[in-house]
Amino acid sequence: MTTTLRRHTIADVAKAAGVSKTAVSFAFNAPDRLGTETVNHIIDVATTLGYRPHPVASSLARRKTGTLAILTPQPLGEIFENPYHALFASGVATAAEAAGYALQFISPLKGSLARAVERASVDGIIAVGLDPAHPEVARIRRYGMRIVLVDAAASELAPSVSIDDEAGAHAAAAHLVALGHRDVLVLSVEPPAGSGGTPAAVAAERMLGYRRAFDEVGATISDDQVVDAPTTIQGGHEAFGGAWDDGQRPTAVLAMSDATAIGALHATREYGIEVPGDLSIVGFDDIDQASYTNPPLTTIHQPVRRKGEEAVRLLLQPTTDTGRPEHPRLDVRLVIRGSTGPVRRHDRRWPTVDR
Amino acid sequence: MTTTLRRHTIADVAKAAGVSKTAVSFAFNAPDRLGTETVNHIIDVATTLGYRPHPVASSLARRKTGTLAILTPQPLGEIFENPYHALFASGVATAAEAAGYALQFISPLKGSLARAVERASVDGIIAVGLDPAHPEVARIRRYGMRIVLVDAAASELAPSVSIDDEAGAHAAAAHLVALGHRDVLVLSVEPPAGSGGTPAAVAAERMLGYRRAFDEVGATISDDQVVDAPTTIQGGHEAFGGAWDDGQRPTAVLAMSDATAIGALHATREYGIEVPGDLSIVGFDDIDQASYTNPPLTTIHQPVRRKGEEAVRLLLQPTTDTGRPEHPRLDVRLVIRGSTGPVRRHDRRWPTVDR
DNA sequence: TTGTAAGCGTTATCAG
DNA sequence: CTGATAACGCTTACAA
Repeated sequence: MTTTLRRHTIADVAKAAGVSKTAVSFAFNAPDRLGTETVNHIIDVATTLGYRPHPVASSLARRKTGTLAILTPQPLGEIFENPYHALFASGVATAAEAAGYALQFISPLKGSLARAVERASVDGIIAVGLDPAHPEVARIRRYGMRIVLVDAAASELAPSVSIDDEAGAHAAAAHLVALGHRDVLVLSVEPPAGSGGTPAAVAAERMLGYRRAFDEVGATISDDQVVDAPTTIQGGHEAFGGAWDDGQRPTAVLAMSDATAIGALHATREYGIEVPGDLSIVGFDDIDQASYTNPPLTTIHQPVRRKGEEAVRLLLQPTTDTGRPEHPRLDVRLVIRGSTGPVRRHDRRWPTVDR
Repeated sequence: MTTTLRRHTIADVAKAAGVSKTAVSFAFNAPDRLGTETVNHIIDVATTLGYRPHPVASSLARRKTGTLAILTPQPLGEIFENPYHALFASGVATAAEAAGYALQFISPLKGSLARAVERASVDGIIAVGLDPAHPEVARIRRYGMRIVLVDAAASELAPSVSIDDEAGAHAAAAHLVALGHRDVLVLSVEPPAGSGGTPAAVAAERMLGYRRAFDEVGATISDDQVVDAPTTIQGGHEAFGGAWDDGQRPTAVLAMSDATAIGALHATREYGIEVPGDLSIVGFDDIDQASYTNPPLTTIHQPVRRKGEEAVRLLLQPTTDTGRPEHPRLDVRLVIRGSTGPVRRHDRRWPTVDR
């Protein structure tokens, strides 16, 4: 029979050690304010009693939890399995650990982000892919928690950290254009769930960059050359396959994420398409996997881990009462690997698809 | 100038609504005990005031936090970037979300797991790869938190969920043996940091399984055919390369994780080794990436996501006062893909390594 | 159905 | 250097 014995409290320790509660508290949190003797004695008694300061009570009294959170509008299952998010979380976690903070995740609870936010005992929130105008942003601030936005448009409402999406996309497309490609398929990212189809800020920016590169040589990307896909390998696989089956015959693919790019790469095998001989592919993000594909993926590198660290810095830095929220923008760069090459001069005759 | 205005408390709402604190509390937590009228009124007042019940105060009074944690002895950065752990976390997260729990991560704080555990305000902990005899396990229980062990030996000290490592490993090795392989290189996993070289329970079990399969045909695996490697692609790459450079010429590789198997696979390209023509490789875990390699990886599938869900179930289930802690063991199975084949009859003459 | 009052376990203020 | 005592903000018997 397991007797659930009452946890020892600070009072128990105080009594057992023959001191006041205050002394015990000091022994743990401000040992310098006590005699070395007393401290040792108190700690001894505490450990033999198996006592630890109750973290919740402590948080209440201190008015801080020592925890910060990553908030995402998607369910956590999706987040952890997405290499981009994993990389980002890794950066956040490293910086949080270094600063002595615990890390928690917030995602919709029973479908409601609001409910999840309400119940969160954290000092600050790093929101990924949340629009500054989203009602939760205002609520979080009203609740007195700090917030930093990631992969969102810069705004007065909250600090944010992002990358130069337009420039990155432009570099990707310009690389293709320079290789002679004019006929491209864009694998965009799905608009966020509750947005009614409005593309995420990130997707919009990247589209701008792609278009600018084509404009510069008098070429264009028509709307039916742009298809949305879930940011997964499978999503990219199916999106590319769908476009190909519909009769599209691009000479290159511009994917807004490495995951979809890798998916497209796998799809090419099914169709007997050679990369980069028949088709060039360029991704975005430069996740670890990108250098392990066959051929290795040409992509836009962004410092994902550092993005996470930067977000923590912004969240934890003393309030910049200088006025405006900061909006650091990290650099990106084109990484040319094996999945891109010059466009074929003469059309290859593709096997007819039977549908 | 940002005036940090005091958060509204339950008392404010009570006063503004002209009711008692109790009524406000009920309006949020037990609306049935109040008149519909009153509830609506209170909620109205609360929302216009921007009030939410303070989660920490609430936790203190309720004596539960509504949060559970995944604990790992490794730094979080490593965890998130490891596909196996990511998959596991995904399972845990999904189950936790469904049960209305928030998810937090605990990892050594300033090098000390103990410190991190002390500060954790969670109701329960899922510890991955922690030995039942590890002092933290006892401490966690003494603190009154529940705990479930994952990838650890079964013991009286705590419930656990695991897989049949020995059987899985045996299946992997038997597959190779059946293909005629006798000369194998085992890529084991590094012993945990503070263990003084004692292999993790999981590694020991798997080694047993490998050996049994070889024993069955009168073959053996000598100690120098076993090398440790960090559980990463790079780790596998380097471990295989090191062994090859040392002059080992196995016809097959038994890797204790897909990550190291994939690393070995990449290394083969550098050496001009053909898989599976010259060398067979079999992994362990069956992470998503395993089906996307070239050739696709033969491996042991384990239900990683379900392992996470099962851990949550064990953690949250009403105390089974029937006596002993449960130790569910999930099934594994061999998945034959493209990285394994029959052993070559005649030795290929490997190019001499220049070192 | 609603209100009163006693915890929950710390920390922090302010005398001694 | 040490010790009462008042917060911290909510929940929950117990009463009314």
